[in-house]
Amino acid sequence: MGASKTDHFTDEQNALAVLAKALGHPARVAIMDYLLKVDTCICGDIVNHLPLAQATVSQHLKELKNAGLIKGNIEGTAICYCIDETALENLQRYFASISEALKKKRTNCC
Amino acid sequence: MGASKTDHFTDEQNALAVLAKALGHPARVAIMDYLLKVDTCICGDIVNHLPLAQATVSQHLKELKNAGLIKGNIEGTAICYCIDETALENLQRYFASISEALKKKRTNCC
DNA sequence: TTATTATATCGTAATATTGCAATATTAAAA
DNA sequence: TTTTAATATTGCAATATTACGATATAATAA
Repeated sequence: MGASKTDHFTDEQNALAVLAKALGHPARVAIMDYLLKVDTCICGDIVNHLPLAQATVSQHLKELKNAGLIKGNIEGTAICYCIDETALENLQRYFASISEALKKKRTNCC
Repeated sequence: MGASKTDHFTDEQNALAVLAKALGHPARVAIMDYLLKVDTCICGDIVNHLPLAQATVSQHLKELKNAGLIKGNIEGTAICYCIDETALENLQRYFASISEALKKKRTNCC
């Protein structure tokens, strides 16, 4: 087959996988970095900023949006994309809690 | 084509994408969760714990290892896998710094 | 209305991922 | 040495991702 059986995992596991997968491509990480750096969350500039065709960037933006990492607002002809803070807070909390758990552990068998 | 042009992005962006991609599958998130929960980082238990064939789990473990998220030690016939704390600290730092940056921003145009 | 501009979608080719059965490997146990 | 147990690798089918040119859409400008 080759399809992943998402129904065998917990909602939390699936949710994290969705976010991580969306960040699992350097172009999408670059888009996030760019949105974070730019003051006005300008839009089509992203295309000029990346070494990819407009169609490809649009596709990456769509995936980030589907994953909930960014949101977009229509502004005339342009569209204003920016980071969805909720998703990033979730990621931050997840890794913070893992780091906490690791510090408490110290089983250190490897 | 379809190949990603990793050379067009920064080392940091590529490094994060590698880690995120490895976590971009619920089975691999479940493996991480399991390794975190279990005291002794026992090994083939992972196979019993997941709804996937042994070969598939082995493949997922390989990917987590290649990404640097886990390490493995040979222990007789078995292999002891456990979380690589360095990678998780990097992830934690990355998302913590993004959250910080977002708090300072408050441009809130979307 | 007719450009023009910004973005999205479609179609398609190349490649990567996922999953598993079968088989190989490797180390301890008999 | 032979068996057994644990894990890895191979081969392969199904599916997903990535990328881009071409085209569609939608809103402003002329």
